[in-house]
Amino acid sequence: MGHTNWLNDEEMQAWIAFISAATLVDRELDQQLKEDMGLSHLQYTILMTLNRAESGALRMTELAERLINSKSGLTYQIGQMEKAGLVTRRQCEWSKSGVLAEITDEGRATLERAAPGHVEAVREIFIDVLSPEERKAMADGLGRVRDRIAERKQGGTCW
Amino acid sequence: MGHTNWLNDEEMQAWIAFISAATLVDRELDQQLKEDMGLSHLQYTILMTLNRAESGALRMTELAERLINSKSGLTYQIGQMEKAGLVTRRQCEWSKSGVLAEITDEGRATLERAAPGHVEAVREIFIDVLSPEERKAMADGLGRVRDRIAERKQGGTCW
DNA sequence: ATCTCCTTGTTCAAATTTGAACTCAATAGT
DNA sequence: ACTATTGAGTTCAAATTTGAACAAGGAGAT
Repeated sequence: MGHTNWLNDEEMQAWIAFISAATLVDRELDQQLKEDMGLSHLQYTILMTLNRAESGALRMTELAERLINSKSGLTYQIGQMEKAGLVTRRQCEWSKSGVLAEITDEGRATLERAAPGHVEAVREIFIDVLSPEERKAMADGLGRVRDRIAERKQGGTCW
Repeated sequence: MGHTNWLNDEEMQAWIAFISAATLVDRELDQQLKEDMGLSHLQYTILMTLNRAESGALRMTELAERLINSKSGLTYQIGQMEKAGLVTRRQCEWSKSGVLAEITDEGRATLERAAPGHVEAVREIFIDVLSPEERKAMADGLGRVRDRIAERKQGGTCW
């Protein structure tokens, strides 16, 4: 346990770029969606995720895990979106304690209207700014970063 | 203005990996710091930023910009940290309307105690998971992503 | 000096997020 | 069947974040 093993320049640049790009990108998309359609990035992602799921519905926990969101946070957001008519709550067929969040027709319509602008923004601030090689590095490297953290979450017995 | 120009698989993987890694990494560091030292990632970053600045002080606006945080959010956080004795507010010498946030000795001490664990965590979940080439791609590519967004902010005349 | 206009930082209410406590259903053990 | 554990969602209070409105200080023009 010597002293802090500080990041060197090369490492620091990668780290700082990652952290600040992440913050800026998220903020940017949030604004774009909010101005365009009055949706938060989280709400857009919820709609997208539900829309892709077969039958357009997912259990709350499943949804929370995919979105990397706390359970209570999801309860709140689904509540908001239900008020807005974008999703409905439905009881899970095979489990009385389960709840399904389901996208509504209005939800799908909203998503369709929001998608073009959103995807365009994603291209403009992220995809198009990167070379194919860099995109591959993102997919591979950051995919590994994500999986590593996700694993240790359930692994439980860390340390 | 045809229909949505969806991301293809290659693009989607890079995008998803980026977004989810960013969320997970931030969450992870926040937890690590909170458990270890009772600091949020934001608070750690504030201390770090002030510590590096000459004289250990920065103006509120300057600090907010570097941290990519809203002004009011920073006012709040500096308030919290002032209560905790980690920073002080001081009037800017050459401008009566300016306020300097300055790190205290206790702040520096806290930072020193927090740094080893934090840096270790950063290495473990990010740096060490990437190859040197991937880190270069992060620094270059994401650096460009960051700069682009930062530019358009002040550029004002987008489009 | 006076009148604007821009910048600083704060305040305030509202929206969101978090984590712990809680309810009720599902499951395992006896 | 009976009890203890675990799992799913919600509720609640507290912490944080956001954006708009605001007070005050500079800076420039007249």
